[in-house]
Amino acid sequence: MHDIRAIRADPAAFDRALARRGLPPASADILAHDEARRASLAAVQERQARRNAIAREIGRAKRSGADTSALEAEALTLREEIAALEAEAQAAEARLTHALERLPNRLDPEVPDGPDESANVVLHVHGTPRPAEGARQHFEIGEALGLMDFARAAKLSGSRFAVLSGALARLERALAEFMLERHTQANGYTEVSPPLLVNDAAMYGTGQLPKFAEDLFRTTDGRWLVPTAEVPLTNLVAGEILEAAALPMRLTALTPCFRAEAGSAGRDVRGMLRQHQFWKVELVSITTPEQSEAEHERMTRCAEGILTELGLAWRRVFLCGGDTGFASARTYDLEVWLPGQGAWREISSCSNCRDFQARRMNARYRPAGGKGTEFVHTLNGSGVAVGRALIAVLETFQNADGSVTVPEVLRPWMGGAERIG
RNA sequence: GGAGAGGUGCCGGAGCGGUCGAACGGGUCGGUCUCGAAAACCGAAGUACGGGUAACCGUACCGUGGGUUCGAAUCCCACCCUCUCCGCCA
Repeated sequence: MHDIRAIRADPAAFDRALARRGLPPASADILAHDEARRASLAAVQERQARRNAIAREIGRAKRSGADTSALEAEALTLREEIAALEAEAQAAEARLTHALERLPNRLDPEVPDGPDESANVVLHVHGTPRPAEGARQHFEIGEALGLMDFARAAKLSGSRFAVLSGALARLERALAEFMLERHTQANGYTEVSPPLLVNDAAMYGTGQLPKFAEDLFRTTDGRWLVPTAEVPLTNLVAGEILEAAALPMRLTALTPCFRAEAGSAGRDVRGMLRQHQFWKVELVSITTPEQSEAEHERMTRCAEGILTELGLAWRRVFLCGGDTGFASARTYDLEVWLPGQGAWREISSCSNCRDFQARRMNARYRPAGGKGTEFVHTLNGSGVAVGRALIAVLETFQNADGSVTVPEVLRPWMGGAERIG
């Protein structure tokens, strides 16, 4: 959500920021609603003050037995005026909110310009990509091992699901535990086991609603399946006023993620790269505005560390304006090299949302020594997507005989096994 | 799911429909006292919106949303949540 005061102060800057997202100017419309709202609000408050004064006077008069009929008559007309003006104010406020809540966050000035992913900027490459020649794709490897089954998954659930069994099921769990271990023991994150079904308010807070409902699964009782643990973790502080000493808060969670994948029909249909359900270890930080930029770098490095330790080739990509997500001001994607596919594919996305989500969910803190409250900054990043890590491990460490070498860091969770198959 | 009780400020806990943004107690912060501390005493302190350069003024907020009333923390309705008992259940 945007700060209406900032828009008032510099509408042109606001429109320029929208243009970087490829969106038309909106400030004129917004400011018109804002002015209408403030005008009726002032009128309402003026009459409320008068009404309160009259009510007090009637109270006094009644006790002294005086006649109050004239006062009551005036109050009655005031009541009608207030009701009408209040309706106006609410309508204007609703129009204002409707306009504001659909606009994406302002981009950091450093975000590269560009309409889509083709304009993203590669900042850093780590490791040597294994040549694609002769490399098989993860589903070929998994199916040949008899440990990855899409036909049976389709029988149970339809397309975009997978069944893993035996060593692959264990590998998936090993990856997740390895990640959690690093983030909780080395990186200072607190593990959380959150609800996976959340209400409208939570989805609104992180920005999935109202615009992106079609990407979500909804339960019959009106709740939503979380598309990422970012939603429950970030909303943990919704509506709260935190002490500055409590910041930064660093939270991590291993959860399934559910995504409807509407609009991606036909994309990545083979294998388990794009599923309706996948596991992910998420990182969320709640910080002060002063801390958030450094925290963003720190978080990204925590995610990178996982890929490095696994021995995967990865690169950090600075998303351009057109590719940066709705709630984010600045996003780094981590892409892992998939030899089987011969392509870099997203495995993590680390975003600094600044105060955008905090405003939506009204999450604040008390600055040390200062007065009043400020909105916190929220950040989230995958640390990392477990399913895609599994794919990368299979494709990177596949052997000519069809087996897969288990990365050393995972062996403690694999009963010491050095290879699968 | 059924029956009952309840949701008030940082916490506990009052609150005949009018003088309640809210008694009282605790905690917190500042001060007095003290070599220092404790105790005691005095004082301060909610959040948001609107107006104003500012001091400040106004409005709203006692789970949420409606309603009754000249006036609602207080009355009525719906919903949400918590607790107790019963049923069901991993």
